[in-house]
Amino acid sequence: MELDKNFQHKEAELRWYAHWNNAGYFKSEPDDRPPYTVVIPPPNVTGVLHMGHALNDTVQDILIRRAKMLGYNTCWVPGTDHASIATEAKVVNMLRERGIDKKKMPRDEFMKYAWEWKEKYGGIILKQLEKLGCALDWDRTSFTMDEDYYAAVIRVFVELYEKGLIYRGVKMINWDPKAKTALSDEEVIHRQTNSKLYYVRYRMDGDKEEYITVATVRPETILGDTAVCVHPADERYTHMAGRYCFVPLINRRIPIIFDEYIDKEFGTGALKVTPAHDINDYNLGLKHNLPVIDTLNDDGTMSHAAQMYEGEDRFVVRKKIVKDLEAAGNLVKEEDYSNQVGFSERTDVVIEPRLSMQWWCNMQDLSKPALDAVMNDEVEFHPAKFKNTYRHWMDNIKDWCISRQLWWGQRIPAWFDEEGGLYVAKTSEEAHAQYKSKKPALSAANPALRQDEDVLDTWFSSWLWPMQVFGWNEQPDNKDLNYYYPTNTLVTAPEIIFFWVARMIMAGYEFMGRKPFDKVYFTGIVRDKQGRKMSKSLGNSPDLLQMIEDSGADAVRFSVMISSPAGNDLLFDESQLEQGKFFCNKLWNATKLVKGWESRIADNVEDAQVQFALDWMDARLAQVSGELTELLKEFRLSEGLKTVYSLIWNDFCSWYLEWVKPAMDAPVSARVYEHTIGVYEQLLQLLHPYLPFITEDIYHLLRERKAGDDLIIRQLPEYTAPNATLLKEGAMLQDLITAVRDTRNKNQLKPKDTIKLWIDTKHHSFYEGIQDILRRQVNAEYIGHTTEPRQGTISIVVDTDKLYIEAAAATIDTAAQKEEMQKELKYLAGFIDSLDKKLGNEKFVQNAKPEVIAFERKKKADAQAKIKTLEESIKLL
RNA sequence: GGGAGCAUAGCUCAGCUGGUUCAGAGCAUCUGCCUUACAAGCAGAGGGUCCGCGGUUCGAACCCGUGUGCUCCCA
Repeated sequence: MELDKNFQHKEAELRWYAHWNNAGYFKSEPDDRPPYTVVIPPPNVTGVLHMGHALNDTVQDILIRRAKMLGYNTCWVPGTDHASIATEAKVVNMLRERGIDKKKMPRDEFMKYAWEWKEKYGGIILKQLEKLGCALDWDRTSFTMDEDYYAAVIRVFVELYEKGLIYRGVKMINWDPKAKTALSDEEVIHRQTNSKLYYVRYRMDGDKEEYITVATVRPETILGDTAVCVHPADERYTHMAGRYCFVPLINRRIPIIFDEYIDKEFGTGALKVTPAHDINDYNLGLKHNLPVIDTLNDDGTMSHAAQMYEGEDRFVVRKKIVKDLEAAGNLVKEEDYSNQVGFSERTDVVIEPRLSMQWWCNMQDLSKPALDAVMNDEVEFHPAKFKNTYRHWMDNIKDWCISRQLWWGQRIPAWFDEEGGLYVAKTSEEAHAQYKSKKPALSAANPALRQDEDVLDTWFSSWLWPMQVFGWNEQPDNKDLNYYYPTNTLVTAPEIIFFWVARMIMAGYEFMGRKPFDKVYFTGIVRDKQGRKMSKSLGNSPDLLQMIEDSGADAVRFSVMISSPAGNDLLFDESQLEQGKFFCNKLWNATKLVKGWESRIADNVEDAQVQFALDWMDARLAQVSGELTELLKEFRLSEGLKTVYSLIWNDFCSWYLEWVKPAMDAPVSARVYEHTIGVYEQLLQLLHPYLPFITEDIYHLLRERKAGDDLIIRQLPEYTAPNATLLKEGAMLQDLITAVRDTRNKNQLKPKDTIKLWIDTKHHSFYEGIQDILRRQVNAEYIGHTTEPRQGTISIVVDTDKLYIEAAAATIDTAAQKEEMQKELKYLAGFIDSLDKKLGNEKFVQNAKPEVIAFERKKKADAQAKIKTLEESIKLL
């Protein structure tokens, strides 16, 4: 069979993904094998696959595929989350484009459109995971708004409410004026921002003209001021005790109050207090009993209460009010100022702190077992450094604002009667029943209840993910949940450690009584060459699907894995993609070479001279396989890939294949051929979790396979411990070859120029075994042994053996040889000096481990032997 | 303001519990090769004050302190 010149990734990817899927290899049902379970961090339905997913999902796929080969019943659950804010924004946009206004639409109708949107676009990202090769159990695909999932969220809300952990209350919240909803603290991103600090004077109430000056970055909030506060020990202001001043422009009379909270050094030491629009001011207001004047509407425009600029946007007003203050003579000065400003994670608009009635979840009790579990490694974090971050957040945990002023999401199961009485229940019927029994008279007269309009935070549903994808709500004691839960490994980005990881652990202990997963593997963040985080807004994320199309999924997987140690950020560089492509090409060419021998298999081929190569390759395979196992256990996936890469490229292709390669058109023995195919299969198997497509493809090219003999499910063999002598001899052979080739190069020998080689050694049996390989690898027409120096040759020393190279085409430069050997001698002398110093040090001999001392002694003996050999050689030059 | 992390070859990074001839990989550079799979390749080579300073130790890229520079998280 003639192979293509190159690996055809597009065709192979489609073919093999369909094959695996149709064969049912991705499916999992509980059985006698141990389970290995991973739940995907559900991507946002509105999203498309980007580099972050490529990294995250490749890691999960590697874990899953490796576990399959180790005999586990693997289950990787796919799904998406409904992303309240983002999806609602998409749907509102879609409606606007159709000329429809959401505000004029009843809730039910909006939801119909929202589902329509979800059905149409919500699955795109999952289809894209197929392109990456992800071995997901598609039959288990879940969505956080599925009917059963919805019910689970409602149940959790009701249960927590009944336990007293969920409550309703007015607090300062983060308001997103674009999405027009409250956000949790985690959804606010603080950024250093260049602002202006305005100094504004307020006229004191009194007969003589007197002012107090405050500094503010948000002058538009002046209209909501209800006090000016100074430090009680600030002598500049002590005379103002008990007095009042006037808010500029609107002349509201407000008190001067005193509080030690004030930083005397900041600005003028006088703080304007706006309880409606700043959390610290709000707390001051509570303490000093100040009125609250809300000067903003929900869309970020000024409210009627502001008395001025009603209906105008807050940032427009900021500019206007500065002018107006200036015109009124109240603006003292303005200066540049850099401060932290909160932005909405989803809409990127500036957050307004705002007093608002919301639903809250008390996290104090929930966090306790979740914190302990991580601190005592019942849930392992990889890398462990994230335990600190986790603990810090958990120690300072605040109540979670879980209500959102949106429609797309789980509607809060709370109903109100006319008097404002509250009924929380799983269903409207139950709520009405409560109402009837609690207030029989009122309910008879006025049976209707009004349900809360708001929905729950998306994370309030996704924190149930590891349990609900296995049907926790319908039947907590079901077969799937019992088998797959707790899941094995959660793979995620450190940025959502609070949003999601922490809350999942809390939910696991609260509702299942058990952790949701054994281990959490935090990947790094994918950055561009300049170190910037890849993001849609920066537009610096390469088009992943285009990359897969152009370079192949395997090359893409290679590129994201080759330099992404756990928890360290990954600077994505095109050169890594190239490395992946080149590697695939290398694999393909090795296949072509080996397959080319198939038609040349013959009986009676003398193959004893390459026996060493076969044995050595087996030993290397066993050795590296062991290393890989250790690396993968510790999640050192990147190191693991490097290790396999080097085994295949260097050991297998550069050494082994060259050692066993038959001469042009010469036959090959069946034994060598079979052995080579067998080794190649095992190499492909080690590599398969990383590069699934090309490995499966080549696996099937190497031999005719029976149905069901696929690499993806092939079980890893047990490797016996490698033979240490063989490994050492292999390294020695490589040293010999490299040394002779180097000498050839330095003496300007062309590859085609042959040489004669004499060896002065004590290790005759070793040379006997490798002589033929050595001869071919250095293009020697003759190899012989000698105990005498050979005249007219180039002499080199490898280990403690002397080699004499005779080459007709070479111009022999004895001086250069001498110089090189002397350089080596000098180095060795220094080396021995340092060893002597060590060995002569009593403390070293007393303290160091015996094997370390023995090793140092051996190093010295080896060096001495080599010096002796070198000295002899120099003498003869 | 509180916390975490990073600094190793021109670039991107490995280097696990301190002890091999340990300073390593890929890319880039240089030399020679269109050699019977692979020029997306082969055979070689060069390249480093392991950020500075101090300490612990028989021994430090690795542990401790400190300085400098950068990144991230939280308030």
